[in-house]
Amino acid sequence: MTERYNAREAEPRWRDAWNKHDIFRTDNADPRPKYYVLEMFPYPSGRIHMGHVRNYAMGDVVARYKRAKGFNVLHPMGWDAFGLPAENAAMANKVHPKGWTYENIATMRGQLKSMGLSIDWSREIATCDPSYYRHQQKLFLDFLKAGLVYRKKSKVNWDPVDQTVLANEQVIDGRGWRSGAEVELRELTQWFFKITDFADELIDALDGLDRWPEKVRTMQRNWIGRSEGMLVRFALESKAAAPEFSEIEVYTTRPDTLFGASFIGIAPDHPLALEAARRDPALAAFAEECRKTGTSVAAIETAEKQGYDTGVTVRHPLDPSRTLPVYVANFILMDYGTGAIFGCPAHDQRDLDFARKYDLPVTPVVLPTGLDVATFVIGDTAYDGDGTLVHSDVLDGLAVPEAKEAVSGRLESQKLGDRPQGKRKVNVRLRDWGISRQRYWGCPIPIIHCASCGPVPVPDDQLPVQLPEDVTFDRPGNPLEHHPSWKNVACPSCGAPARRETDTMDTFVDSSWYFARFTAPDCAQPTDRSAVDSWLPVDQYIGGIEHAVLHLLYSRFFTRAMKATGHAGMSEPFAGLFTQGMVVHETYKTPDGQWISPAEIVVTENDGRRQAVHATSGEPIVIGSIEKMSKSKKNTVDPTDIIETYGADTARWFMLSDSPPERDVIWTEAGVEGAGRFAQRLWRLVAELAERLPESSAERPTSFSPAALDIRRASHRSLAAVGESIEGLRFNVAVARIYELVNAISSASAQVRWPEIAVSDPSSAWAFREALEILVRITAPMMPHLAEACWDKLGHSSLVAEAAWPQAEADLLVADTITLPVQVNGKKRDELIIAADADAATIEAAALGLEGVARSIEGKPVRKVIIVPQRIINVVV
RNA sequence: GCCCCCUUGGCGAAAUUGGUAUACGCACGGCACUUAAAAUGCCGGGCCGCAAGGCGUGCCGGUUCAAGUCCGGCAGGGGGCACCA
Repeated sequence: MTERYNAREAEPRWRDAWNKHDIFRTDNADPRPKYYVLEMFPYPSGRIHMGHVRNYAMGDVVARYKRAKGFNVLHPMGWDAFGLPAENAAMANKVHPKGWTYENIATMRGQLKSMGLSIDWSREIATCDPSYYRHQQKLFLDFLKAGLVYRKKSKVNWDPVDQTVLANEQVIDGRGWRSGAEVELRELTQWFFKITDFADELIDALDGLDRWPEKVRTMQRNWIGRSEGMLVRFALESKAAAPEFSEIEVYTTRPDTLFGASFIGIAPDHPLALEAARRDPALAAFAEECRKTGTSVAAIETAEKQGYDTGVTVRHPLDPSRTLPVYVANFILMDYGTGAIFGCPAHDQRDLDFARKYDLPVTPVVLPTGLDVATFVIGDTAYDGDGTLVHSDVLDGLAVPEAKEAVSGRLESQKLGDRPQGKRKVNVRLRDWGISRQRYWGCPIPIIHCASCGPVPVPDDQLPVQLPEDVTFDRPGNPLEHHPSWKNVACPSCGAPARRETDTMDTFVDSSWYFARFTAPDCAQPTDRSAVDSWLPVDQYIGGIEHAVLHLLYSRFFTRAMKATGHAGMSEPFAGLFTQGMVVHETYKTPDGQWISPAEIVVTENDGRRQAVHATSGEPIVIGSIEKMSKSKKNTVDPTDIIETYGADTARWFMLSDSPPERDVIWTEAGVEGAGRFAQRLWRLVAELAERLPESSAERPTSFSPAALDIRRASHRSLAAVGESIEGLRFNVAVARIYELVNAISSASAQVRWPEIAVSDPSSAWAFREALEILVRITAPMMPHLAEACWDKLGHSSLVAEAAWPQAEADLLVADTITLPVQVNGKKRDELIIAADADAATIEAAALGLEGVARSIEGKPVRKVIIVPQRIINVVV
């Protein structure tokens, strides 16, 4: 009787064996082809959660598989260690952010190690370490030199809870991405990265990222928001209200509808509006009112279109006999286009709403195909579809694209003053990335502000600008502002007393290049060009979808900026991206509505009805919906508890089984237990057969018995299928194929008379051993510790983690006789067992001779027989 | 409002990309082993029907010798963007 596999005792031993031989250390000089697999590094919040287990289990399968396939694999780990939670902890618990962070790192590193990940820990980095962020400061300064960083005063998103500025990407539905607080607009001077310089490239290169999910590419495309249109200048006609202006420039994507224009709309902050407001107190009051309207979703949806007639009029560029009034309107954004539009009410809903309110003309100029000009009228809904131009002078009869072209051409050749009146222009929605954060626990921006020299870069030899450790968190705001001495320094340029920049960088900067730093983590420069150029792009990046337009867009920008400043040679950081699903769990509530943890309750099932009670008090518990694991809903399961109870392999196996990796996986007790049972079953199968099999020294037989061939076909098919599944990141399918192989070996073994088989059919014995070796080898990426124990049991003195992936033998992947389903008129009626290489005529004759086929043909003439080789036969009558 | 994705047994899902629908697992039922339990092993199962057979991948229609897979429409669920001119 084989003893149960004791994961708790065995797993640490195998990890020691890996460590002793240092087998996961990666050498940059290794000549084998490279493979860089990376999972998004964790924020050191305290303890790892199941989402981490899933993420890192997937990455580890790929890393171990690629290693077995002969690649030089880079699989590093680090810590996204700056950020607000450390400061919040400092305030709440009177600890220092640094101490808090490093303690968390120590805990989480231990937890990750207990998972048995094949990580090169010698490359570990923490972004809060000066040895990392000094290079980030260097990059910042090089970007500044290259014109990719600038400083400007602008309206920014202010998070009143976190007391800091947020980038546009970090505002979700008008609320801070972390705090959930409604964001306010404030005017501040901020540092910006010129991500818009790369807007075209960032959008165009998405087409080449064919190993990224289409969904993420679409999201980035929409976020960058490119639109092709034109700038059109309108000459002022009646300009008493704004005498300093002679024209207004608008942006439009519909130059074709220019004849339908009935007003000009400008933003309340448009220079012309500001000028007019100086002369008109009522307009000033109106503009002020517009600014007060919130930017939240609710505010925007309920806000009515409002305008104020400035009294200014402009001349229509294509019809000099017409003038248009200029309105200040609350729905025009100053920071998109030129902050001015021409309103064409018939073909834009917003303009229509506005025109109806202020009684402006509504002239349809695009007629939907099939309708009559005489009867086509616009009611409450603008028409924004295609059609034929009407009421448009020379454009009449043209289709929309032709009309666009005609107007563009004409306005480009028509002069207003000495310049063309119109200009084609591609606009993007993307804004530059504001990175200044008014927080302590982040990378200091290496700038010194001097009264006479302005902002001066910190000289290279003074880097890093280190965070002072003696800071206090007893009042709100940025501790760096309150520090008694840190910010007072001499100007590096003139030596006069000056002041350090006290803002720190957005923590998304830290994660925008860590993947490059991993390639040479000890380099004295930010990157080692030969290392970064040979390792990047990351071959397979794995992480959550929540970073689709945050981290993943910033990193694409950063890589380009690094290329522009000579720190890297490529544009794209991640060649392959995989976004995994979440780990979700049932929620539970006490009768008085309090969330309660699954650890505190017992769930029973009777006749399909599940009931929950409190584990100690026995009071009934309400079973709620299935939600993402979160502390607030208390539906978390601690990975360490699971690893201690079942072992890391079982936790990993369960995370990889059943659910496709891109979908959410439901964590259930029953599921883990099932995974644990499989681990025991695999161990038992290998251990028992290993004892029955003769010594492994036997030579490969020159011929195989039919029984041996059956076993070999099963194992080689599984070998091929598991390899393909892992390559396609279809871990659930790989798991299913392994189950099949275990089932096949078990049932084959049950039909064998042990130990006579070794003598009566040595080729079968050999095939059994081969099958076990394949089984253990293909299971090793998922359950690495157990696989080592099995490998050992099979008599190996080496580690399976270092064993090569076997090559599946092609002739074992095809059978010599096959079973073909035979359909009559598309319905399956019989099966034909026939030689795999039989020719079509033989197959047809044999199929028509089948009893089930003859019965359903009922003597009717056969019209056609379709034979799909190796697949199916369809008889048409 | 615009864009995208998903829908297959009691449940998680698979289906060589147009070729035997439901592999594999979970849960369930039966049996064996056991004093008993646990553990383990074996057997079972889409639905209707005694059977022959019929019907079955959210719903309606189409293309095809053949549709879970392709096309058109609809419903339900999820996600992204959103006063972006």
